[in-house]
Amino acid sequence: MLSVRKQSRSLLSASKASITNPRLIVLELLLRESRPLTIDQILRLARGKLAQSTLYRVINDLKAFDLVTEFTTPENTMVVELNSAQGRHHHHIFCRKCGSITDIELNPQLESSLESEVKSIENEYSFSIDTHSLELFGTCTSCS
Amino acid sequence: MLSVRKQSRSLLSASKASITNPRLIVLELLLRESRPLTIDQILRLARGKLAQSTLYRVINDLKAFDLVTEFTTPENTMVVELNSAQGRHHHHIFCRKCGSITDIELNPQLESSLESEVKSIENEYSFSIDTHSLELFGTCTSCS
DNA sequence: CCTAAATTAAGAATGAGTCTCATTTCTGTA
DNA sequence: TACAGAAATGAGACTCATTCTTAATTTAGG
Repeated sequence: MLSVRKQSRSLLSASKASITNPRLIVLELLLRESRPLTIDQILRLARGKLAQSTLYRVINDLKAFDLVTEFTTPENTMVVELNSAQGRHHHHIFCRKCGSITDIELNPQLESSLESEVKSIENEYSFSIDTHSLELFGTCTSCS
Repeated sequence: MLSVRKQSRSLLSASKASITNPRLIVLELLLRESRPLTIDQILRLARGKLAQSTLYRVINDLKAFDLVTEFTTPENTMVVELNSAQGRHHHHIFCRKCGSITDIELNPQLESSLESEVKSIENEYSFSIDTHSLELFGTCTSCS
């Protein structure tokens, strides 16, 4: 198995992006943790090796290279998630108490009826729709 | 047909809430426009008759009385929507260009399979889920 | 290893939303 | 209708996440 460091390097070079330490740090953390991370979590995990303003910029760069996706929690803080090669379409559950975020996949049948419904909504409401996202809110076991 | 002013008054008194001008202004706007409104839209429509800080507080009050629901756009600005008496469970489409928000209802069959999927996700992921929201993103006709 | 171009770090600036508190408006009672 | 106490308001100070600016550092190609 490739080290996370090497994986991170190849992700960047595959995107023709220059290879810099802050970018590697962020990618390595996301690879190592393999879950969506908030700004705070990344800063804490990076233990001061990363300036906050740099982190925000790096996230935007990585988004532009299509290496990560950004979204926001119900409490409006930014979350970053790696676009892994096998990254399938998925959705999120947010724990209202501890703020943890969990990826979920819908059963494929439901996902495809959802997609055809989206198509018919495009017609009915004259909208051209490019993404949809289903968010679930609740409480995780450790919090309840 | 009741005037929006009278409707607003009875909404407040039915909630045993005191009847004040800022609350009436917000309810009347929501009734008149009958669509979700952002903070900015409300302030603009109120033409300076409403202090910004008051608006935020009034929204929280109306939420507590269960008269409105609050959510946020993809750009993270607050949106308020009236909980009309016949207010059914619904979802939203956001126009990426002009920021307009449109209510949509899923076909009931899909909505109920969605709900049973949510139940099975509760088990699979050991989460207790209290709400779900489906958001669609795209471009409305007038913007494309 | 050198140099131009890209990137970074630190802190200043921005802006949505919250808070404070002196003033105003409500509401129930007389 | 008038009054007193309670509740709500408005203006601006404040917070805090995110963005911007700029000088200094790092990267990448030759």
